[in-house]
Amino acid sequence: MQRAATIHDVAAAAGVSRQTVTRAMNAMPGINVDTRERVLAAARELSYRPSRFGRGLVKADHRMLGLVLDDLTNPFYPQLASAVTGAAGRAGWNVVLTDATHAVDREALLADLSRQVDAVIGYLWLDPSVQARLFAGVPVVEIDPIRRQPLNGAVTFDLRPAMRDLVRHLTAHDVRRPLMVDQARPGERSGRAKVFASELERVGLGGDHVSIATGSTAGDLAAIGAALDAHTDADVVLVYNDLLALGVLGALRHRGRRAPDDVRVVGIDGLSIGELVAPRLTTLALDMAEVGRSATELVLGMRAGELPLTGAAVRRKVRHRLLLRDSA
Amino acid sequence: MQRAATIHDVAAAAGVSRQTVTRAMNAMPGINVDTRERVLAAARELSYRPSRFGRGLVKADHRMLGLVLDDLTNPFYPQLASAVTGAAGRAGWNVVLTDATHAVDREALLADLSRQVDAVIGYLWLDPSVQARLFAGVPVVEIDPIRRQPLNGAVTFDLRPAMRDLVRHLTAHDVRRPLMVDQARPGERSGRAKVFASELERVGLGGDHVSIATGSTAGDLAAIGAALDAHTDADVVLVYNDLLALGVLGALRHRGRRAPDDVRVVGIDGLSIGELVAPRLTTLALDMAEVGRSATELVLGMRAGELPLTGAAVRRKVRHRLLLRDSA
DNA sequence: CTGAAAGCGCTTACAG
DNA sequence: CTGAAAGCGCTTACAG
Repeated sequence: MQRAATIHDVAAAAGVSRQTVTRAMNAMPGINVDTRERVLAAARELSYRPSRFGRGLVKADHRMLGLVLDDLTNPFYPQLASAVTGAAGRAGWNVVLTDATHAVDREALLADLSRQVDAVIGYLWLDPSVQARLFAGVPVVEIDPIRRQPLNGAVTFDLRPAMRDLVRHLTAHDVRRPLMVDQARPGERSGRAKVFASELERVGLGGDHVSIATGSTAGDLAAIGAALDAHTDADVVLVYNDLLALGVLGALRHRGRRAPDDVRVVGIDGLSIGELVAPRLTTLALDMAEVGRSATELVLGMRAGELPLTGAAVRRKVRHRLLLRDSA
Repeated sequence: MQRAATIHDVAAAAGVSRQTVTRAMNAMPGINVDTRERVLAAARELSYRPSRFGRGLVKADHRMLGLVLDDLTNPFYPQLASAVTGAAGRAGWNVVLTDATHAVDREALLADLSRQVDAVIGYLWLDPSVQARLFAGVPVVEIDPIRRQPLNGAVTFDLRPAMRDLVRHLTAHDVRRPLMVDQARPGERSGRAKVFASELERVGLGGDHVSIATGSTAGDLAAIGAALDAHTDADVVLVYNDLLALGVLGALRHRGRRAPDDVRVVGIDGLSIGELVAPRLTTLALDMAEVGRSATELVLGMRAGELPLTGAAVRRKVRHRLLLRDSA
C-alpha cells in the first residue's frame, strides 16, 4: 500500500502552507476563494483524507462508543444495537460493535476495545477486578448486569411487575400446570425462572422446569420437542426468551397442538418478530428503545463529567411489561 | 470532565522518563522489573490509558472497519454484521457499525464515517459521484450494489440458479398460479421479482404480482392480508424476503389456510429464524458467513495493497441456493 | 488573506 | 537499563 497523502503533500502540491490546507479542508472563514479551490483540487487529486489521529490529538471531542453484545443471531441484541446506535448517532457518536460470543480471548478483545473507544455500553460479563483493570477511567454502562452491585453504570431490568401481571392473567384463565422452558447451566435456574417460580408460589401454584442447553438451533429444537413430550399436561409454557418461544410454537404446531387453545405460550423480550408469526407471541416485553436511550444518556453523561463513573446515580431500571398478543 | 492523565503525568508520578513509561505499558524488554512495577502502579493510580491518537500517529497499522447497514430490525442485516465482525475480528480489526436507515443526512453520516475508518463494507446506496468524493482513497466493498458496474469492490448476489431450481421444484409439484409478494416502489418490480418472472416465463408460466410498501409491521401485515385475500387462487407465494414470508405464513394461518398443503410459501434470504417456525420456511438462502468472509477478504486485501481499489479483481459473486424446508 | 511557530501524546531510533 | 531528541499529522493561537 502506498503512503497516504498528508497535509504536507497537499500544501506542497497547492503551493500553500499546511495551515491554509486546514482552512480549506475544514471550510473555515478567512481564506481566498481561489486559494481554497486550488487546495481542494490538490486534495482531490491526491485522494487526501485528514488523518483522524493527527486531528484527534489536537481536537478535544472524541466520540467513539464501544458496544459489547453477545450474539447477533438472537434478534434481541440487534434491537438493542439499533437503539444504541440511534441514540448515539443523534448525539454525534460513532459506535464500535463487538460481538464477543466467539472470541477466543474475551479479555484481550475487550482490552483492545477499551483502547479504541471513549465509553462503553453492553454485556461485559467480566470479573469485577478484571473489569476495573480493563476499563479504569472509562465510562461504562452495563446492560442487565449479573451482579447486584454493578461496578460502574448499569441499566437493569425489572421483570417482576410484568411477571406478576402475567401470573394474574394466567390464574384468571384457570391455568394449573405451568412449565418453564429455561436456559441455564445444568442444575441451575435463570433469574427469569426464579422470578416466575416465586410469583407462581405467591398464588399457590407450583410448576415444572426444564432447561435447554443452547448450542445449535437443531439441538435446541430437539430439546424443546423432548421437553414438550415429557410435559404434555402443561397448560402454559413460559420460555426463557422470545426466540426459543418461537421454537416452542413451532414444535407445538408440529405436534398438532395449538396455542393458546391447547397450551398457552409466553416469551420474554418483546421482539418485533413475535408480531409477525401466528399466533402472535404473547411476551414480557422490554422497550428496547428506552434501554438504548437510557444507557446512552448515562454513558454520555459520565463521559461529559455530569455523572459519576460509579454509584447509584448511574443506575437505571427498565421494567418489562406484559404484552398480551395471541399465544396466551 | 477532568483532563485525562497522559504519559507525561505518569512519568512525573513514577519519576522516570516518558520513554520508560512506554516500555512499561507495552511490556517491552529491557526494563528493570522494579521500575516497571513502579510505572504500572503510577499508571493504575492515575487511571492512565495511552491515547489512541498519540499512538495511532506513530504506529502504522490501523484497523478500523466501517460497516454500513440498512435496518438492524431485519435479521438479515445482523446476520451479515455477525459474519463481518467475525471475519474482521479474526484479522484483528474492529468494526464501526452504522445503521443508516434513519439518518437525517445520509451523506453527512457516511462522510463522518469515512474519516473514522480505514476501510468500508456495506450498503452505500450513493450516487457514484458522491461515493467517489466521500471515499476517495478508501477501500470500499459494496454488498449487493444497485448498479451493474460498481465503483469499487463488490460482493454481488446471484439469485438466478436458485430461482431456476425453485421453479423446477414448483413445476414438478404442478404449481400453476404463482404470486409474487414484492417490495418495490409503486409501479416497479424488484430485481428479485424480475428474476422470478423470467424463470416462470421460461417454463411457460405467468403469475401475479403485488407490492408491499414496508413502513410499519402493522401496515405490512395488513397489506399482506389484503394481497392474500385478493389472490386466493395462488398456489405458491414467493415473498421478497424471509421476514415478510413469516408474515405471509402467519396471515395464512390466521385465515385457516395451511402451508404447504393449501399454498406453498417461499422466502428469500435464508434467515436462521426460518428454521424455528412451523412450517419451517423454504427459502432461497444466502450463505451469510461466505458473504461476510468474501467482503472482508476483499476489503482487507485492498487495504493491504494486494488488490486494486476498483475493477473486476475486487468483485465476488455469491449464489443463493434453494433451501427446501417445509413450507414449499 | 496567509504563514511560521508551538504543541497535542505517543513511539522510534540513538546515546550513554 | 534509562533518557534526550526527533517526528508522526494535524490545529490553534499569533504575526504580519
